[in-house]
Amino acid sequence: MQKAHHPELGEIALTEVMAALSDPIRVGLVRVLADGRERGWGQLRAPVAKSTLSHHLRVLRDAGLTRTRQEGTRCYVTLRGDDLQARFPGLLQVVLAAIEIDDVGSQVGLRDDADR
Amino acid sequence: MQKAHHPELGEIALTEVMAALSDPIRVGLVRVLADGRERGWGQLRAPVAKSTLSHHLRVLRDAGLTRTRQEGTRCYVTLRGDDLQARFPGLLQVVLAAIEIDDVGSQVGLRDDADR
DNA sequence: TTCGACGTTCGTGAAACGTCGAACAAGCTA
DNA sequence: TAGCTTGTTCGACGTTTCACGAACGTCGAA
Repeated sequence: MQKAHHPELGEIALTEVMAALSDPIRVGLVRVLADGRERGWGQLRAPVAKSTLSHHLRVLRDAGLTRTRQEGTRCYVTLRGDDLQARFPGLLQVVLAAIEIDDVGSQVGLRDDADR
Repeated sequence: MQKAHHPELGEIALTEVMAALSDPIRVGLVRVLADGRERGWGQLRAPVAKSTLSHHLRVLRDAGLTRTRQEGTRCYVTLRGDDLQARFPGLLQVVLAAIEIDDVGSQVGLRDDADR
């Protein structure tokens, strides 16, 4: 496949981050990744077609919220927690707390083999 | 004019708040209102037509970010700082800080008579 | 080499968004 | 009353977003 452009730290734009977090599916993905562990594409369970999931993961990546790593034909995704913290201090934590308060994105989860 | 529906505290949805903050003009409006003071419609200066400004103010209101008060034929708008704090603790402060860091919405300002 | 699994990209359509100007409604002011 | 000001609503337009299935490219396994 190819490039998978990730924005630099300084290129992360607030409005794009907000836009990325304005969709329940994407919020759910962030929620699942909140523990900081890297997850394989296949572990993610969301009520959309795989092309749509790919789209959402791209939006998150383009906004700078996640980092995608490729290994063979598989993809692994992580939250860019440290980068986010460096760019917009406190934002991620507060948003994660708000996600729990509002219970958004609960439709997204992990496959049963939630181990590693 | 009419109703101007404001959501209750518990009705404020995270994804809508995020969506409201995904546009530079609206972020600029929030920035201008960040000091907590009530502002008259006429004090706001933004590079869009008045119908567009009206639209943006409605989005902010519908998302629960601002409160609009009518007095005669004029409108006054305030940030719902306390409500936001009660619903999603810390969110507003962190977002306001992020707005400054990214310098979003600087195209929005106040008329020269910034007094009161 | 053939096959299957994996994820991206493409093509498409429906819906939502941002923008504008024009028309409208409601309240002041002359 | 007539006119002005203020802000909302409406319709139109083009862009973007979200969703899907299908096709494609890449890799590991048989």
